Amino acid sequence: MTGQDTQQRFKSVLYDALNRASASDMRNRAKPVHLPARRLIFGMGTEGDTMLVIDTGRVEISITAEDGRRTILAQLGPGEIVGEMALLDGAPRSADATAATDVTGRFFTRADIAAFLRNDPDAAMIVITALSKRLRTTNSHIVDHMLSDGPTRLARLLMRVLGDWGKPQPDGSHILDQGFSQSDLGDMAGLSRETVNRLIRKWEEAGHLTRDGASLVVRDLPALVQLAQVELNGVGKA
Amino acid sequence: MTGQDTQQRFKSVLYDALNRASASDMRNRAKPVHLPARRLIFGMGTEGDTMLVIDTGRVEISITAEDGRRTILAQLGPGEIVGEMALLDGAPRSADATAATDVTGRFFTRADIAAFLRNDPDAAMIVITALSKRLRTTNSHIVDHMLSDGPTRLARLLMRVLGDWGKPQPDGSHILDQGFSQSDLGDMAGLSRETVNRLIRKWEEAGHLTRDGASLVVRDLPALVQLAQVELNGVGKA
DNA sequence: ATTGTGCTGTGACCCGGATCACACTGGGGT
DNA sequence: ACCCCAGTGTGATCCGGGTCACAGCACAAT
Repeated sequence: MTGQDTQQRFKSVLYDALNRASASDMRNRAKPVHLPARRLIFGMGTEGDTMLVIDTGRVEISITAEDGRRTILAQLGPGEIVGEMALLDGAPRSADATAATDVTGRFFTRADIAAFLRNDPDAAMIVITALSKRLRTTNSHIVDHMLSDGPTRLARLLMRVLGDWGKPQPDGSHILDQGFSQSDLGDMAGLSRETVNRLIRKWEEAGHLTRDGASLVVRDLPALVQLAQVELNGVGKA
Repeated sequence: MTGQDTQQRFKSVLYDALNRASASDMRNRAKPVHLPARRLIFGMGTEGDTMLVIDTGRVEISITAEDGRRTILAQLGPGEIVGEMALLDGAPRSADATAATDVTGRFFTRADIAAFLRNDPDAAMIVITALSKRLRTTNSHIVDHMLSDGPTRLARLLMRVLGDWGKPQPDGSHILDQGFSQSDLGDMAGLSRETVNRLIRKWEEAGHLTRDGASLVVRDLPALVQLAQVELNGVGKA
């Protein structure tokens, strides 16, 4: 819960700021783009001083080791920003960014952002707040991995993904139809595909969720919350 | 390597900025403090809008689960900043901060920092860059944990710790005498105390390092670098 | 001298989850 | 209609490293 609404606020606040900026000369600078699904946006280790603001679609941030094992660090959606780190600190790209679906968005360069920061007095504080929040969620991921077991991590991941991409239904269930494969979920949660499979099947048995083709329907959110042992990352405890 | 010099630069750039600021009215605002070893500086979940700039000593950032299992997120030293996240984004403390040794430093409040950002035109960009770098190292930790095994993680940890607190000797060895216990190392690397012990003993057998009481002397750094499989997190490879 | 208290050293055992090796399914492409 | 390929489903096996249960060992406090 904490994770997801942090994420939520991050999205909107920076998005709004950039839209506000767009009212000025930002719009002319921004270069609109359309990226087909599976296209590599930038690769780890390369230089680059651009960032992408996503309008539609989904972008995946990942790192792949030589042996093929892979970690998905984030799945970013509309209103979110891709590649701002290299832009901000000038270091090489620290991960790969790939279009997970067709993506439309706008590219900004370092010069654009410098102008943005100069023109808007609140801009810097907005960026700082956003980065700070992101750092916070990133830290919580580390703790997750160190202190939680597989099922817990997967349950948490599902809740997070659900918060970002799920479609709440009138009957209280949540539909996830963004085409996340079990391998994807595994790469996000730090589990093997097989383990993800077994866990999901088990939860299906237990009636917490059902599936329909590629989409996944969470029917008993409270049960998942339970499995995610929310007490740990939460703030509300001595 | 990447990790440690990033850290290094982070320290200095923000430190310098604050010292520069001190030249103006910051110095009067800053409240100097002395904290005895083992003192809790702030606890996870509490509210707070202050941050501490360390002048001397070492501060440990950690999270402890209900069951007592613990993760050390960072060990911060002179020139580094503690608790800036809560200050910057207003959310509750996301971890515990404890004085690992006697610590002297200066406390700043949100109002101080707001003034700092207003007075110094470059300040915002400095903070942004610093946060960005920190985000980068944090991300690399996640990947470490997901893709590397125990020995590799410990070797990397040692290199990082050595870079931050080690004392290079004329003969090329590096002394680490900051009183890190094997449990501490374990909590940092995500390993049990026992495993850390066995690994260190093995490396001692192998002649990569020796120990003298509480301090640890790395004699064959290249060997450690080897064990750390630096290729992974490095940038310099296709 | 004696009893802590915290760190280190080591064996025995166990278990979560990775890995391997399959079979099965359902679209797309040609 | 066919193959292909990406994803899914499941058992068998293996192993890194956690946990448990000790035994030393140094140094502080009384």
